[in-house]
Amino acid sequence: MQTKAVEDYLKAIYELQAEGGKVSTTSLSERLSVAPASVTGMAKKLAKMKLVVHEPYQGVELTPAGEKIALEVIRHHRLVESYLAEALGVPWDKVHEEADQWEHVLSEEMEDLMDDKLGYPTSDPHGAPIPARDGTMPKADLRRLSELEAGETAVIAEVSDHDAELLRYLGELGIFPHVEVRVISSAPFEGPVTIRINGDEHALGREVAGYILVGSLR
Amino acid sequence: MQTKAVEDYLKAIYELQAEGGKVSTTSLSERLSVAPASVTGMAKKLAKMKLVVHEPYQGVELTPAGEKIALEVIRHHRLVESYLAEALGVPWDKVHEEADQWEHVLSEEMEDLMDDKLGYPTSDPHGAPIPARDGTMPKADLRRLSELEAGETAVIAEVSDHDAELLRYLGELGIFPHVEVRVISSAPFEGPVTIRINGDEHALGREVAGYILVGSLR
DNA sequence: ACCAAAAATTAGGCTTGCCTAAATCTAGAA
DNA sequence: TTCTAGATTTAGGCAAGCCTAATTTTTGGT
Ligand SMILES: [Mn+2]
Ligand SMILES: [Mn+2]
Ligand SMILES: [Mn+2]
Ligand SMILES: [Mn+2]
Repeated sequence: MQTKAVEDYLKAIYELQAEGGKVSTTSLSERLSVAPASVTGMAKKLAKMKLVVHEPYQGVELTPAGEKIALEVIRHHRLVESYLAEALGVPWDKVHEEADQWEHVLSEEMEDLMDDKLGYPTSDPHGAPIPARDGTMPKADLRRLSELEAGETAVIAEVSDHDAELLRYLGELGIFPHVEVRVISSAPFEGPVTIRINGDEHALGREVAGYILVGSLR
Repeated sequence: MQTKAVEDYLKAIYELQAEGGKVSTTSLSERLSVAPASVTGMAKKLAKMKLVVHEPYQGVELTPAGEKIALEVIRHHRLVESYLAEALGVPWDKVHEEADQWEHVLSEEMEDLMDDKLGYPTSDPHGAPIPARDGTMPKADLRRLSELEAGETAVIAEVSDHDAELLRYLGELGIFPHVEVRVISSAPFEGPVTIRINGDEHALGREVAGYILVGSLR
């Protein structure tokens, strides 16, 4: 059994890797709110444990063993988020913080019981895919809402859960997974994206729109 | 926010205190599976934090502040046990181990949600009282089953949850809180206690009978 | 009252993870 | 190609908790 710190590092490395290749010391340092020197220390330790490959000055990359653990932690996290939302009615902007703690103490038995109770969900309340029990991660083909052209219609697939306040705001606008959106206009020079959702129009900042992933209709 | 270790020590001190006055270094050392020297170290630390009074060579005693924290942890533990049993169908011999981990990560919000969902229970699956939100611990007047005379009838109130195997055994016999028992005979010289429960008779070792607390009928 | 065994504390160390400050490496601009 | 700013690592430390071995205190039996 790994420590909470090891699990958090592996999870962060997995997520950063998914957002683009090699993972730098700085990016991990920021993600985990820890000094860069601390990251170097842990990188060496994880390398010795064969959970990452650490090329000094060049970043880290998960080994298959490291990825396996990362996916287990992420599965715990997202199942817990789903369970809290579904069974206890916790609003979607509060589940992440709680799951960040529970993910480390959830036993495999409780994991299975929650999974059963929920009917084997494949995505969490923010639309993020839940890794399967065998460690398979469903991979969807999604675009950022910020990249759509005016006139395009799509379905919200996933919303970044890193910022609770943002989730609360988007929730008020009715921006949830499975909801249909139409881009009315997309201003140039990194300007706002105007969307129509549930019959209402809203203008979103370009950055915010980038946190929303969408899939094709149907 | 206290560390997990501090919470575990305070909880253990509370429980040992409830079983009889001053708490020795050795008793804590055994309860927590930690070397006596480690207990002394923590005792000094807790004393500095004003959570216990530590009289060197004489043991420790909770201060009101320490007791408050202990009761919060115990409330978390017992609510989680109740929730797991009720909502996820976890058998009573498995809930304790899980709750021992969850108790440290449960937020006050989740505590309240579970409490609501359960309908404000006053005792856990083993019959142990759940401290109220205000820190009040219901105190019942109970006797050990091992102390009853032949011919007496009583109601099971509480079963020690320290040994999962024992719980499984007692469960098979139908020994649960709220069930009626009658003592058929109580052998002398620390001999077995024979009881009738649900129409069946069973002989229990004296020590086992001591782990079962009973209350008066009605 | 004494003395030995048991209980508790002190002394010294170890691991995990974190930090700051100093050194070193890398990469992009000139 | 050089140089410097930024990224990274190294060096040295600290706090929490745990351990074993040595020492001190308490206590119960004689
Ligand atoms: Mn975490
Ligand atoms: Mn999520
Ligand atoms: Mn615990
Ligand atoms: Mn219990």
